[in-house]
Amino acid sequence: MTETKVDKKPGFDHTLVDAKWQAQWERDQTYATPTDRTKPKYYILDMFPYPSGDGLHVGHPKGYTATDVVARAKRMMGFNVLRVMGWDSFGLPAERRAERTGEHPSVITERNIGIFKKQLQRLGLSYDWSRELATSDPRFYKWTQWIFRMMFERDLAFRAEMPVNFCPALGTVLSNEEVHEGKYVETGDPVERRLMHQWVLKITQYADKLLDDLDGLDWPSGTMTKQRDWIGRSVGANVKFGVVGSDEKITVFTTRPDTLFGGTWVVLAPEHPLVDAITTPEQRAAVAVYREEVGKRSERERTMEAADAPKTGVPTGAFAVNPVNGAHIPIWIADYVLASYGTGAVFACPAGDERDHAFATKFGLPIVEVVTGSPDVQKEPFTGDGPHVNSGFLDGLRNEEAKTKVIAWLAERGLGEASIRYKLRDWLFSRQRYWGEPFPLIQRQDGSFEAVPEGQLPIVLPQIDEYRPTRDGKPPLARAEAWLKATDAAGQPATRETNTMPQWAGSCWYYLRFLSPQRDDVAWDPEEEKYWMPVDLYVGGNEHAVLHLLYARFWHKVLHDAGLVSTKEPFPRLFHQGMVHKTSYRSAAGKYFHAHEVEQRDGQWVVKETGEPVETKLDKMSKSRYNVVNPDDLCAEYGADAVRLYELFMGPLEDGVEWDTKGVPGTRRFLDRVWRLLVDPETDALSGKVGDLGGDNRELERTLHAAIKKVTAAVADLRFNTAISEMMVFVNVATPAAAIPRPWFEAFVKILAPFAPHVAEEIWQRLGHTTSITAEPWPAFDEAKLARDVLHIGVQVSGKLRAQIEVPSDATEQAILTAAKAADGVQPFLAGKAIKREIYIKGRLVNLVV
RNA sequence: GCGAAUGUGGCGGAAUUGGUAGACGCGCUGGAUUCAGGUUCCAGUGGGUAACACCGUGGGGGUUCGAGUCCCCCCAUUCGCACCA
Repeated sequence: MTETKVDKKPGFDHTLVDAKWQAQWERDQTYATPTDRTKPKYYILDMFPYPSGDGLHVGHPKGYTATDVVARAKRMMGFNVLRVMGWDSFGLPAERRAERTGEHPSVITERNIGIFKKQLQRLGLSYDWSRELATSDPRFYKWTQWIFRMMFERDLAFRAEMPVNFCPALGTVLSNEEVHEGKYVETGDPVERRLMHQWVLKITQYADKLLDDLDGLDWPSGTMTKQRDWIGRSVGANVKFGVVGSDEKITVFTTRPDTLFGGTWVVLAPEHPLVDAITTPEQRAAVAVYREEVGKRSERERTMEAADAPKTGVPTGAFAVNPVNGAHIPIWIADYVLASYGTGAVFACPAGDERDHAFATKFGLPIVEVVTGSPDVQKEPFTGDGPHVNSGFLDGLRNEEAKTKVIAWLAERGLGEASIRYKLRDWLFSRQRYWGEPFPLIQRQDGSFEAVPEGQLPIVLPQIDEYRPTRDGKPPLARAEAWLKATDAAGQPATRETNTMPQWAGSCWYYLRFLSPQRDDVAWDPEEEKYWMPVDLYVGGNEHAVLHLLYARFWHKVLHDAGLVSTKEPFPRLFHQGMVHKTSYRSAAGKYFHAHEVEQRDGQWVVKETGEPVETKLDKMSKSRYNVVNPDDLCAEYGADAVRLYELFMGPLEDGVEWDTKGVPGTRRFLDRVWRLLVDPETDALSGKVGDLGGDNRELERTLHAAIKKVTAAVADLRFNTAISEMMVFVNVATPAAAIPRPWFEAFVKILAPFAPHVAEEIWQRLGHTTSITAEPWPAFDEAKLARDVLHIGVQVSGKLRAQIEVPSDATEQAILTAAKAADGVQPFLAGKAIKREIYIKGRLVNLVV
């Protein structure tokens, strides 16, 4: 913006005020973390960002501003606040840029961090920057390696050859959590299954704790549900089916052992190891054809088709023996049974399972009702609870009793036992990338691995000339020939592990490093951990509902078992801020356009220059979509405080919104109105309106206390939009007032300060104070001051509003009813009718029923 | 297909949880200040009407003196999950 400043200033000069106070806070170390231990603590944490080359857009500060308001208010409320920021700075984008430009990823990362940090500081966020950290800093990842080493020593990390998700475009494997519908969730690149040697963390060992400990958390319920579903605990039984004419046994896993009497066939996954052994000669050809068909279709295709796909399968020709009734039932193979879950084999009870029912219908297999409750199990399966029938010793029992009884019955005979299964798989923890933490491991000559001694940490990333995998498919670190050479504990030559850790590693524990970021002798100080942990409020996007939040909980529980942290859970309270969207404009060819390049003609959006139609979509903000709004520009034009206020004023914090820059002048106007209550814009001197007079303005006092109450509650509940409204109401009442008592105005400035710290400091100073408003105690509200002198009562006749009356707040019910009946708008509707009922809702309305 | 959430003026959103729908802001209209634009201030702003009436919280039913709020049935949008036995 080059336009000249208007001569008459309507309010304060944000350029001067923002710079002045940001400099002063830095000089005074206003936001340094307190070291005394006399006050209660409050650890408030933002999910730290990956410092991308795009820089910050207005979506980022939404959550950061919210936590900043809470942090500032909590300081004023007498808490020691830990408020910190860091960088999740290992990751793919920097590495890919390095591949293109040859620049080292650390250089790229450092530059991006500089940009991000400057942008955050421009907003006046009250971070203790002396605790800044970056996961790609050796001083940090030394301890990531240290924790991994501990996990390795505790047998929680192992190397295995297993089918893994391999992404050819990235040249690396990925975890289950990073793959959705056969694609990498970040980039959409296709992923395939490959058998590879990889490092795995035993997260499944913690499945129960990760599930059970969700119960005490104050988290969004949707996120807890996602974690529960991801862990996917199923309680059931393993049941052994004999094979007719063979010694082989087929073990199936089922959650419904009570329906065993309705089991009319058995299905093996096509990959099941017993298939070859049991298939009869007549069926061999058909089975071979089917298995080949299935093998051709990728995992992705198989999962994409999902539940409503038509069922396929072929019989093996062999028969199984149903253990509960000795019935001989056919054994099929079908791809709706997954080799990777349970035992890779199921028994089918079509009367009680939709998939089995669909299969039975398609292949004409028998359906036997075992649980009563459905009108016709031949047509519809019944999955609910009910008395059992056709079930021998289970007849008459309901589901749960039947399950217990049949499991006991099977166990007595060695035919089965209770079993619990999880959907959660162990965490594939190695990546074939350069820009990540090297594993603190060396491989001995015999192929086994040992951890490097603690004293040798960190294992620093070597410099290499190219960041791609080697020609023979080894990870990039294999290029560092000198670095590879190591010596094992026995003094023999050994080789360093060349995989690196996934990006999630650093974020699994960064919240602990913030406690003692300067210490190089420990990961964190145990005394600091005892004081500050757990994180009292954790705020970030819900895109991490499973990945980061599950991984971090897992590491935390491992650390807890190792006696290194004092709490079972790291984040007892979690809040997701909603995403900020912006319309994007894309042509049929896939090219994006800036908003100023398009216009609407006859209801159709087109490119101004060419008239080419474009598709509009409410989209994530990103540079590649040309829909980014930069907070720096807004701060320059309206000041940081107006931007902060608007971020929170847009709507509820948890909701997604479309960014609309037109709203920012509104919050700026509000701040100017606050400013003018104190300062005469003509002279820049105090206007004298704030002073000793005006104490008889009950309405002004009431709105002040209403605002204090609302803002105080907002800090607890993270509901800022209505709190800002309430402050606006105060200013709307104060503006026409002839005088404002100084204590009232000061209380107001204090509750405004967390939202608009720069202008609040400036006002505070002009009020004659010499210390920062950030150290002022939080004002209290008086419930008695919230009462109105005059009540406005709505008067309804038979439920329809007809009039409004004003009565003194101490009026009796009798007096109010009399006034209501006499009210102008009411009379015509009462004329000639008898009042059947009179309802009075205290202080709100009267309803006269005729 | 299953599950969850959401649906209120031209727009973002309020509504003390069954009690005066539309707080606050944006936008818009009119007026004052101003040479003018901008700024600021005042008034207005759900639809409708000259004014009433009347109609209004996605649609349709219901409970109630009274429903945005509770119940039932639809519709739409968004987000998850997707053969997990």
